Amino acid sequence: MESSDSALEINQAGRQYMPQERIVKLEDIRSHCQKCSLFQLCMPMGLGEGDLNKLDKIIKRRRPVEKGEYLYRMGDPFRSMFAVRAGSLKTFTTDQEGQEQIIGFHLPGELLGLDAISRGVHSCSAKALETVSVCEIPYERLEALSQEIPGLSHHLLSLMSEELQHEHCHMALLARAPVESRLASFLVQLSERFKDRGYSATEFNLSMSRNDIANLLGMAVETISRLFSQFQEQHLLIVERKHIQILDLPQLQALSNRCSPAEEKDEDGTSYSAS
Amino acid sequence: MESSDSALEINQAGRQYMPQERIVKLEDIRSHCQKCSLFQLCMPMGLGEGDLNKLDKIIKRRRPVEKGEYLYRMGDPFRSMFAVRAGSLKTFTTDQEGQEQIIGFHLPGELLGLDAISRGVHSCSAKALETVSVCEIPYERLEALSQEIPGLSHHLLSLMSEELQHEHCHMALLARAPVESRLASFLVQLSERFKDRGYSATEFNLSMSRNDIANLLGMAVETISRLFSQFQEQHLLIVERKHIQILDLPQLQALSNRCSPAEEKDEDGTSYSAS
DNA sequence: GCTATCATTTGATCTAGATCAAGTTAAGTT
DNA sequence: AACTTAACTTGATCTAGATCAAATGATAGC
Repeated sequence: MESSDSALEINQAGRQYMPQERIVKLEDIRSHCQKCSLFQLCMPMGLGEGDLNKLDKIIKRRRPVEKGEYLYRMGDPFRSMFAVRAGSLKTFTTDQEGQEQIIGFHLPGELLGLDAISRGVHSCSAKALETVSVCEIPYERLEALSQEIPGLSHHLLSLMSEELQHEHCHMALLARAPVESRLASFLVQLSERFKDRGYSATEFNLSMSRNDIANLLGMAVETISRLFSQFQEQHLLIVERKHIQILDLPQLQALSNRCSPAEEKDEDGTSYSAS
Repeated sequence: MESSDSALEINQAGRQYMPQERIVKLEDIRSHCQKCSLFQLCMPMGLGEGDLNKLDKIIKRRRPVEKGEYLYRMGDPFRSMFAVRAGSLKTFTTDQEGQEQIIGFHLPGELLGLDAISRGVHSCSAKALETVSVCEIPYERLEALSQEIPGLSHHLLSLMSEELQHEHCHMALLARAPVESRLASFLVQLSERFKDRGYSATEFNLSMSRNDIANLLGMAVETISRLFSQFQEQHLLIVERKHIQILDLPQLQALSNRCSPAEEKDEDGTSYSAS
């Protein structure tokens, strides 16, 4: 068994940035972003050296957010966006009855907080699922910078557009899919995200509780439990507490029956590449 | 009974812009946006005369889209955004089995297509629920323009951010709310949107079918039907086919038990005003 | 106006998944 | 190590809402 949550693979990612290792030479500090292995995920826009430095200058480092602590709360004034460097978080809204609805889980390289722009107030809360290290990006300065760096505001729009698309899929899942498809879809997506980050697509640890998964997928905890057992019986995966090993990814993908475009058969494909 | 769909209030809005009335003097054409009653909804950013003209120049008029026709289809290359001028549309994704999942309905003054930015391809289809008139805004030119008009790209981000927030609410609805709350919420939102457009908040026509409503809310058509009957019996509203008259909006609001912020009790309120 | 087709309503059943109720395991805590 | 507490699993029931099946009302084409 793992010694603790900090053994999660997603935590190992940003270790080079953990505070105790921040005693480095000034020149190194200046190019934080440049050296960040996650940079291609959070700002993949082909910036020149100069632009990179400008961006780097406005980014604030922060002390890590401990498990269970909030990065921000629904209703807090919106000042900054955040990029996850290590660890993971959940974002959720809370209704009048205090019921929380989880919006999503967030892994290293992902940007948080864009949904707060229109109201100037965070519209959901972000809570650490394990110790989390983030870059803070003051929104005012980012917006100013986007006047200087062409492509930056397009990138932000593009990020939000992706988020929108993802939520459309999630809506379809909640509205129509049977429970097996929902969990399968959740696992397949996680798998893809880990893969994108250079980790195993078939073996990982869940940083969120069964309760959180159930909440995200609009079902009861008991159902999640039963499904994990069922999937295991069907030899789709092996689950032991937080640890997941996927045995039959194709079958899970088939189950997840994704709502995404029925992908037209036009093979030029170019239009599908990231902008 | 109304004579036809074209009697829908939302259609009456843009009548001054219908093609047969476009034989106007050149000076008038130049300030289309300026005269558009919906401008405050689609671009509420306090533009100067000059900026307004720049914006106006890139906007293309289009022949109306007839009921049942597509404005764009999932997978189409993304070239333009669209602003609804009159009529209404639905947007939806289609999964491998050809099942459609409705993302939303769109009324005059609303912008469509922003979710296509990241992939350069429309991620959902937009189909007219009745005869629809739109402004087409070529995205490339809009993006170029946003270099010249400060605030434009912020406005776009803000729009997407709103969309994101709305979808968070919708997710909570789909994941947790009982069917009565879902329909109540849908009606309350529609009511608010009509009100924002200067129409009655308590009496309107639905341009979408029961099937479409059911699909959006993740339930069966029969359930929608039963709920309308039930609401009528409870004297919450009077429904006759497409026509809705809301009798007890507060009660519907109570039912809809919105997922939105548990609105902290800080009465300065300023932070909640639109940016 | 007449007929075919489609949308809507209403009623009768059926079931997927929730809820309720114990256990079990894990991970702290003293 | 013994005790708490919380997370998870498993089984038994129950129910909200789906599905099935007509009947009815509207709309469109002829």
